[in-house]
Amino acid sequence: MSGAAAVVAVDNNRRADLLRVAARLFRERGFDGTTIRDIADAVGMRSGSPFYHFKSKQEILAAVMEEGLVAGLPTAEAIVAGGLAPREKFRALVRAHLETVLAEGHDFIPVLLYDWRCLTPLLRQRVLVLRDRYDQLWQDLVTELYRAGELASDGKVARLLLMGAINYSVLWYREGQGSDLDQIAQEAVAMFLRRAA
Amino acid sequence: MSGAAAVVAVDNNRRADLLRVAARLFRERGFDGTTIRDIADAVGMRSGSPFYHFKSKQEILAAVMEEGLVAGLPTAEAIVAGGLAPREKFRALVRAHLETVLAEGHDFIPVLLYDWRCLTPLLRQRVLVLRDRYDQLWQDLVTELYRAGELASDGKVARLLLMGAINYSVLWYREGQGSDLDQIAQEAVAMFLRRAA
DNA sequence: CCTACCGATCGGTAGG
DNA sequence: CCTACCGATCGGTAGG
Repeated sequence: MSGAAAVVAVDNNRRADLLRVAARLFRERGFDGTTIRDIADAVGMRSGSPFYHFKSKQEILAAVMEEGLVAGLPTAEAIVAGGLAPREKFRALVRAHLETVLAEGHDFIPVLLYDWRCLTPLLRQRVLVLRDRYDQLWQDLVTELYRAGELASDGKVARLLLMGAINYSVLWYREGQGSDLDQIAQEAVAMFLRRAA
Repeated sequence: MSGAAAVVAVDNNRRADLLRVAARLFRERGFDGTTIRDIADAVGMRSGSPFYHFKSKQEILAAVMEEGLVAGLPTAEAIVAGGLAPREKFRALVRAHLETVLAEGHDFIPVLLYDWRCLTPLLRQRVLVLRDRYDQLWQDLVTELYRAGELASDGKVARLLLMGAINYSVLWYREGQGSDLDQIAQEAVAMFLRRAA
């Protein structure tokens, strides 16, 4: 292994460390409630050092959001493009999404959902490129469900109501208390889909 | 009118001004993204003066939330206790709730929803007394809908999924763009309720 | 990535 | 409710 490759690997690890820790802190305390010093402390750096990896605190926020989208998109795309029946496809997407927003260490998308307003318009536009792809996946599935007679509505509001029901879980779900992810997905399917005649 | 009564009225007005402005700013920028100076400026006070009306910034946050709950509870209670059929009761509660979180100047409950984590545990406990009453109303209606065959699920998760679908609108609804409140309420009824056989 | 630091801003207070 | 202020903290930077 070359020395240069080792250095790059270390750099990537430190950057990844910062993103993971920042995601957790942003989720717990919010973007404005988290300081650069909190983040630096949590990875064992001095307070000025995160700026060696990121130009600004805002850039960390945008990178956290993009990291979450890049990690979540392939799974979601595979489910929607797959050959499952609409009902099973919905269950799988809901289940995968719950994992994305509720599982231990999965703090990236919750930050996107609830600190979106903290992004400057320019960075918002950048993250939107990926976010739009994620939303489009859901929109496509909503249409498929509607055509299959499984959903009462088509359109954007239908998608937003569904995603809201799922995303809101970030504010109430606590691991080990009450329903687990499978049960919540099951219940969403039962509540929102009608059995196709 | 006595002088004392006039002074009290003025005091109440200034306090109410602070709450209304704080609610709007907290909603737009978040609790941690809003400064006491922002709030004071917006009502034409100096930066130290809000502390004549409230002990701390946290107390303003708690008061904003309680104000929203006190304003919203009577309407919601009347709907749930009223004699409408379950389906119409649901439509009316959803419609009223949309008004509570989306109408111009109705910034109090959105702050409760999305800055809950900014409250200290002690104040959280205080606000929870009123919040629990609001949640219980929804829970009662969920049970009524389930028994009437209008809803596929009963229980807490069912309630949270429904409230999530509605509450999430705070993050996407823009007045004058897309569906209006009546249309959104209509669509929620169509999507979540099954026509009782 | 650390040291050492800066200018700006923050929540809150004493005294009137 | 204003004046005048405080100690603490903030995001960010220069130089190494």
